[in-house]
Amino acid sequence: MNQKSILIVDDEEDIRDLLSYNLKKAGFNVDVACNGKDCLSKLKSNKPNLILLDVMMPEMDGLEVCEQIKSERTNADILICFLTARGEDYSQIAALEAGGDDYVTKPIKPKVLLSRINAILRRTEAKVIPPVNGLQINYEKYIVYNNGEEILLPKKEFELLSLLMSKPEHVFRRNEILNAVWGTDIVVGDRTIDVHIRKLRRKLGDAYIATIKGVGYKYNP
Amino acid sequence: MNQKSILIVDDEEDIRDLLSYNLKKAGFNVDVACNGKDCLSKLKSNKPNLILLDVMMPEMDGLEVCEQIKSERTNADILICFLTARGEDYSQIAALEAGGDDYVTKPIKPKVLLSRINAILRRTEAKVIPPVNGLQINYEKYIVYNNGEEILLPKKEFELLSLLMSKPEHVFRRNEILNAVWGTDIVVGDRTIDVHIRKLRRKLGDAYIATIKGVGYKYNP
DNA sequence: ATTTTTTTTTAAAAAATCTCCAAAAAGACA
DNA sequence: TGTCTTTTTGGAGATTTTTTAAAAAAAAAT
Repeated sequence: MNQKSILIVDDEEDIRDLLSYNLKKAGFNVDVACNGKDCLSKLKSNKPNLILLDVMMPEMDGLEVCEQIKSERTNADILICFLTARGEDYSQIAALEAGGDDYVTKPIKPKVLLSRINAILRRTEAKVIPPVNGLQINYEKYIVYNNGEEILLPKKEFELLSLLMSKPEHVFRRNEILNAVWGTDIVVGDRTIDVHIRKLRRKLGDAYIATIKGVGYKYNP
Repeated sequence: MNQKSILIVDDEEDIRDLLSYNLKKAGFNVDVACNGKDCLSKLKSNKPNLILLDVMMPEMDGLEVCEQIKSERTNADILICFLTARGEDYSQIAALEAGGDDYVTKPIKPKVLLSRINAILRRTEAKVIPPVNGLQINYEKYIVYNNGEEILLPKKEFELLSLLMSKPEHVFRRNEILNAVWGTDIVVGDRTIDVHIRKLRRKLGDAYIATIKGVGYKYNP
């Protein structure tokens, strides 16, 4: 079992220490930050599995920090759990709207916090299961599942497939595809699309992508 | 746009109120029930488009309610979205097996819930489209439906049919057709149109396209 | 009723477009 | 730098679509 990492963000040293102590004892990999700025800069070098984020902090409050974090696509899979003072219940709603995954009210009871954290982490582990049947695309992980089987695609193929799958059954004409995947200012030969389509068909089977001769391609679920 | 109706089933009043408030604000027609029995009885008089169903409820839990609902043939088109408490991930699987269409974990984030609901409703709306009787053309998918049957046409035939169908009963003279489908600067022989018409008639039946001798063709619905 | 014109129907040629292959070019990584 | 992967290219072959040509049928005109 690989160790989960948690980043604690709180302006009060007492709380940081308390949480840090308990979480380390529970086997987590712990890092701390004392304000929003600090938190954001730490994220650049190291992405934790979960962030414990105090709502009430000077300068930048927790909600703002959360929004900044979530605005980065690469941070989409970081879980955020707010620490809120009791009574300020309006903030609970606001906090969750800001993209948080859970919240714990202060004063914090280590036991409660731990079970809460485990619940959150477990939930995301459960989320990994979903691949059902048919084709499923996971933009975050850059992976495609074909009947549950993981398939790794190189960039261009992945983007091409993403495009087609973004509108099932919709016929994308070659031009649209070129613009969307290659961009407007890059010129590539005529065979390029075909070859990528062929590679996709090789890897996924012929059933998913249909060609409309003289027009383009489309994805059938 | 007709208003979609949603039935909220939860034993906690707070949650009923929260959801009710948000969904009404979003333009839905909302009704509430506080337990499974209540829910089932409300269904008899009024079928909503979607039911938000709490899993954890005293007496009859959500899964059981769901099964009862789905056991009625007439309820097959009601969508069910479960509300589950975080962590009880086993229930997620069970919930979907019981015939649910989706689930949302508590605590509920109104924004997330809304986008989820919209996604579910949209999914089924797409399903409702399947063409009725007569001829129907779908430019996006590049497909023609003849009494619901999908028919794939090659480019020129598709464009020719599109043209004719764009003005039912209007007689397009051969020149118009040539200009619209082939363009002004391409010259093709006189028989070309006829042959395409014939192919269309073969695939769709003779009833739809009438010829006006010496003038052109027209489409009759 | 016969001729003329126009359309339908077939079959086959021609053209267009895609698939497939193999290899070159470009890019990533150590 | 050299190796490995990804991306792009160009051409041969295959397939499909489009067009042509010619005969048969239908409608209109004389």
